[in-house]
Amino acid sequence: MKPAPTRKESAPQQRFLDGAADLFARNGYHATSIRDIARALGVTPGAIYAHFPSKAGILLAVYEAGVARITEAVDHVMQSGETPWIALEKACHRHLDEVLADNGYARVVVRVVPEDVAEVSADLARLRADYESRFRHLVDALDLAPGTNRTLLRFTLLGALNWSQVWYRPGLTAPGDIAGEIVRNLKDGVAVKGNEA
Amino acid sequence: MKPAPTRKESAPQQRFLDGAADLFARNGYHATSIRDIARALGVTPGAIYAHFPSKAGILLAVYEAGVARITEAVDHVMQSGETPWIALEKACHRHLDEVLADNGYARVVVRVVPEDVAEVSADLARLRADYESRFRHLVDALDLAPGTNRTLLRFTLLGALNWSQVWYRPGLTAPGDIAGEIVRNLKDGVAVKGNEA
DNA sequence: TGGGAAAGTGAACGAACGTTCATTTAGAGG
DNA sequence: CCTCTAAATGAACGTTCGTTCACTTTCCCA
Repeated sequence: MKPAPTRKESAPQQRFLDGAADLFARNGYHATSIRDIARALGVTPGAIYAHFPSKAGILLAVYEAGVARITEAVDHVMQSGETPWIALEKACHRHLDEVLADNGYARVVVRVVPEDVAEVSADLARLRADYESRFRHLVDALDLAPGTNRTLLRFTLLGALNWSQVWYRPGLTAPGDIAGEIVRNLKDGVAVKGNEA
Repeated sequence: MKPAPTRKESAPQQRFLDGAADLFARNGYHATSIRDIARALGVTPGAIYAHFPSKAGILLAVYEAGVARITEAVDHVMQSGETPWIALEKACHRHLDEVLADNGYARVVVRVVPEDVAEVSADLARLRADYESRFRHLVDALDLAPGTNRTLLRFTLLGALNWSQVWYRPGLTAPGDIAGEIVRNLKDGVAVKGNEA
């Protein structure tokens, strides 16, 4: 049988993960100490080690949850049978919603690059590749002008979307509108139309 | 008279800055210790404090040098009287050359966000704004389709360019070609042409 | 030849780091 | 009621951190 999540309804481990994700997202991995996380949760540092094996282990758990959130949101769009451009736009919309969300999970995935934490860098890289592969498929399905470098297009898109974490402040344009305009700009171009080819 | 940089020809302070820039770029600010920097230079930690007031002071000096490099390269393009689109493309080319250069200066500017280091965050933010203002002017000079959000276009461009630091590996397409294609994609769009407006 | 500033040493400081562990707390089930 | 277990404590460990400082080395210039 399973360990049975009775007691309340689910492990308090979730609360620890939420707090760690928030701090990792706001201050970065190396600038966040175990004591910082414990303090934010009103708990002593030792309590954390009842649920996680190490600081890097916490990051890995946050990363897994973050990638799960993003891929889940994007996958939901991909199997809805839209046209390639509509699918891409909706996926970017969802991606940006996650990256700019209050909770830190997706923000950590964007902010902490795998090489930053040697102990789990291979795992983090695998998780990243997992979620970026969705965008590879989305871009591959597009009907593009001949000679377009699809790999570069994918990186352009991800870069433009993820960079929003640096400048975006709540109250500005909604994430969905931003994603839509980025995709539209890349699809149709921003130059004045009329006198070309 | 000036303090006269006799002795050799220039301060060894430069060597310290180079080493610090390299480590900050590769490992990040918080993951780099003063002892790491000293070891990379074959020197004891104390030696560093003969030239810099603190670890944050080193970062600030690296940041200043990094922003100086980028702005210098971009400014050189801006006063050459090209058409707005050519000017933007050349500026992006130079920007990417710096961001992907072997030396760590520009990489630090892209990687370390001002809020990461509270003691100098105001200075770092000012330096960043300084260099981003060049791109504001470059984008403002463009002839764009009506309704285009120029601020978002600027962030899209900077995000796409700066994200290259995450995925670029030497030996792939040259930085200049990457910058050129990113700008062209945003200018003309990547969709197949023919059946619109 | 000798004085002096710049450059670097090496040891030490207090603080903060990740982590461990014997012990206490608290709630659910037989 | 009493036990069993998960959860958390709180003190401690060894290490590393940023930083200081009295002292030595180096070498230009008068």
